[in-house]
Amino acid sequence: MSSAPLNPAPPASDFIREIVAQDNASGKFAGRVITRFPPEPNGYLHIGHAKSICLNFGLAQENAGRCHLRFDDTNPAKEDQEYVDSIMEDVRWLGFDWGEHLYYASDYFQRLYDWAVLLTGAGLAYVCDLSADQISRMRGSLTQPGTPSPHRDRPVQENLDLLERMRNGEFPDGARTLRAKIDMASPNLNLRDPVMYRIAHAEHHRTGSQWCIYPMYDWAHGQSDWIEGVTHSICTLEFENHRPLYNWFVDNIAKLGGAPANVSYRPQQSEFARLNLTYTVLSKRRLLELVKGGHVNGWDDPRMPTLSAFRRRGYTPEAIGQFARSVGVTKFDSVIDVSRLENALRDDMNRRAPRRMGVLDPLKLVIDNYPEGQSEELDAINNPEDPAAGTRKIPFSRVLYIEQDDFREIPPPKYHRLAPGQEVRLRYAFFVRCTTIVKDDQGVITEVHCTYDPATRGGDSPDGRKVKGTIHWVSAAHAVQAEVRLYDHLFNKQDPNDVPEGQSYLANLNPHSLVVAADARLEPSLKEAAAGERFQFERHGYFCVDSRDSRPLRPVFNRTVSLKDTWSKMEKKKPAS
RNA sequence: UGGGGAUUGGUGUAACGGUAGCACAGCAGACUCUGGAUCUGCUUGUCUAGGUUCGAAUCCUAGAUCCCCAGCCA
Repeated sequence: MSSAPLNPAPPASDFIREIVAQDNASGKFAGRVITRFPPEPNGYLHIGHAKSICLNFGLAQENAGRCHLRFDDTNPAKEDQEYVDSIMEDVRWLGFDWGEHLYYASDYFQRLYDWAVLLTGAGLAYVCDLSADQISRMRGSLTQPGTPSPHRDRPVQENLDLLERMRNGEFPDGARTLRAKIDMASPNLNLRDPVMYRIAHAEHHRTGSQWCIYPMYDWAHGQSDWIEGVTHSICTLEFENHRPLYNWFVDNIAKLGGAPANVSYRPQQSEFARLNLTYTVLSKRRLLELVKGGHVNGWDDPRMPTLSAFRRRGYTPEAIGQFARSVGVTKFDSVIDVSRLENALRDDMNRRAPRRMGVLDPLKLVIDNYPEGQSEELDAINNPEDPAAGTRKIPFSRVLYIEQDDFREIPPPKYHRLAPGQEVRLRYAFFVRCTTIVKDDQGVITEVHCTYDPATRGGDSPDGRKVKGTIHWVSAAHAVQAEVRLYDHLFNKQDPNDVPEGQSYLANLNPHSLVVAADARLEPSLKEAAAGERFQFERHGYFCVDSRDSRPLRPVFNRTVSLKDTWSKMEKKKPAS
């Protein structure tokens, strides 16, 4: 593939970049810009994460700062090393580098515990013996204040003792929690004595059995940012209500003299709207269901919106980055049309992808006046958008394959392709005129016969004769046989979650999201295409060699995205009679 | 219902008291050895009602609608 440089899109400004610029101007963080991307390793990264990754790493790059990769691994029940590995691979694939700044919330377990002791000793946290169910019932409602736990005023010494025993494993899962003592009547439910620690005798993928109490996300997140000196802590809208809690934790720890050394400021959280895409689900829970339920073939099934799936399908990181930048950053909960993403890929690939000819649904074309047993080589341009990509030779002979779609016995109006008596150009080859057709017993066309004009070699007519259509072809004897997988949206509704009461979003699964062209014939140069290599099949779309199922000399291609097809659009609108 | 956010064409996004712009989608046309690419042109918008102002998408007041929060998930 040629390496035509992409114009790096000028990073459009947005409200977060404005905040950073203001902070730089005011000296709020002494000119520092430290961000972080904080995934929980409990699933694969998807296109929505790409938006966050591009924002956080982009901000750091633009401001000569840095961006940390931190795994928020506070819940051992859901997390796994497999996810850690995939997340690092995906972030790198997008082109970002966290350098030495790889962190884990689990690295901070001891410090968090020490801080918990500090707050407890100051009477700002207590051990609560209530069950999850009781806590829930006593939290109150949106309009009713909560009722205090009977253990809320437990003496400090007793709390300290109980906390230590929790940590030492003296109590079973769920028996006790450590809670922050804030305000059971707060209109912000997050401030109604939130749980800081729960007991879970679970094996953690990094700390093993070292701990049997695990910090809640809310108790870990703000301090993790603080410890790392994060200046701008960027997250999604649903955490807006949590900001006062993070600030409460950090401020009180600071007041008690517990601030980390060398950190003189508190991270400032800003919230933006997460990405939503039409015809796509992006919740981790849903994606897990699709995988576990066998609705797709794994996390990297090319129909999935995960980054690993986009990679396998043939998306370039540049296209995804361009898309992520183009959607902007706002607080408005919007839904982006997937065509924007597809468009970003087309844009990128149009400049870079070598062109090839491939017949997905073959129909035999016999050139009656071309000598049997003869063949010749013709020149084809590799990429009309990139002269440096040069040309290649393609073999031509008497028997070819063309696309079923490119022949009609009875052509509809404005059909520019092959039909009885019609003349078309075979791309980079000759003009041919259809003379006769051969049908089998069922009346199915098995062969199309034509004559060619030797004077039009290369595709130009010396007499200036014009032809309406140009179709692609491959030489039957030289073609490589391949499987080509044609992907479409996984769901057939713009909003997959739009289902009648009681029905599952799975009812909106598109049964035609994968159509296999099992007997495609491709030009011979594709025989040795390497896994992951990308091409444009002329008049079809962009394709990528599948890295999982391809075999030597028997490649499998994934269609990344089709070319814009105005003819099929016309036909759909006004079905030909 | 308490609290926190939000609202600009079909979908997104800009305009920071001074001509409502851009992208995608749609429509029409030009060009073309990919019905691709490219290039033209067109349609469609400031949630509502009041107010301030020479002038309001922007400021004020009231209302409407949508999203988030009652996990020992993140």
